[in-house]
Amino acid sequence: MNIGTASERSGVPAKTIRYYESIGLIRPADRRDNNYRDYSNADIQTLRFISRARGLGFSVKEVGALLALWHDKKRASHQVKELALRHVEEIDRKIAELAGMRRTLLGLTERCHGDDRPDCPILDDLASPAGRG
Amino acid sequence: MNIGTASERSGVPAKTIRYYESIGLIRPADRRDNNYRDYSNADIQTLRFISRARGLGFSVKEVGALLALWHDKKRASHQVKELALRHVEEIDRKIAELAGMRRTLLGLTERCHGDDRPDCPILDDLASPAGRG
DNA sequence: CTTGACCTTCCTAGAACTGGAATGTCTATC
DNA sequence: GATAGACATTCCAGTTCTAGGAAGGTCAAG
Repeated sequence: MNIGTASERSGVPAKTIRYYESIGLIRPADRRDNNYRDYSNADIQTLRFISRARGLGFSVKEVGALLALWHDKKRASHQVKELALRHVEEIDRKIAELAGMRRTLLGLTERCHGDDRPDCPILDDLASPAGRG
Repeated sequence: MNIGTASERSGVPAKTIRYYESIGLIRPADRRDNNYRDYSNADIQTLRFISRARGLGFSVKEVGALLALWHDKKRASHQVKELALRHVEEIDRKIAELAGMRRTLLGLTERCHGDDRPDCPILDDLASPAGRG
């Protein structure tokens, strides 16, 4: 099938499919006589796999590793689990970072009356922050 | 003072200071006879302001807006507050997204025994996901 | 005078795409 | 057979926020 159909069925934009091919995440698609890429149902499965893994926040590089494990029918499940758990830790770090920002920022906005007066603790604090608390 | 000293005192890498200048976030530094950039204490204040705002997750563009508000002594505090609250919402969206990933991923890892056997629900689910629940 | 630390500019890369230009191909219709 | 429109191809540039490095100018110390 053409790339447009493959895109539709996998949910991965045609542009992105070509990009994945260009960086070697997926292997070069077969070509027809007209030089159009030709995809099989198995290719769609792979694209869906990639799409889901990306949706869980794995980097393209990590997805490459997951694909390799997926294709290796003899891999040990702990290899996959370790990759996944490391990724959970990464997510936890990001959440913690965002939560910290949120806390600080919300603290500042609560002290800002938010009316027509120019006085603003948010800017004041960015200019020279008060200690924690 | 030289850019190295400015960098040290503001916590912003010299490279980054030049970049901020190049994109117009800060105005071009004064130059000395030797063409070296020359910074004042006020410049350091500005760089610190930027650094803190970036640390709270504001984009460079948003920081530009904050700087403009900061320099405008007659701004209304609600302008700042709105910007900040919109940013909090953005942070909330990101946290929610990450939390969703975390939940899904942790659910999968819990079902994966993580030993030497090849059987792995994580890969199975990426290949074709079970319904929610 | 040389060494080393600093500064300058300009180019490149990374992450993961997205958009667009210029061009070729297929399909359907008149 | 000409033409229109939807598809496909390649290649180049842009996005965000820097970091790294090359090639070369400047400065202070010994």
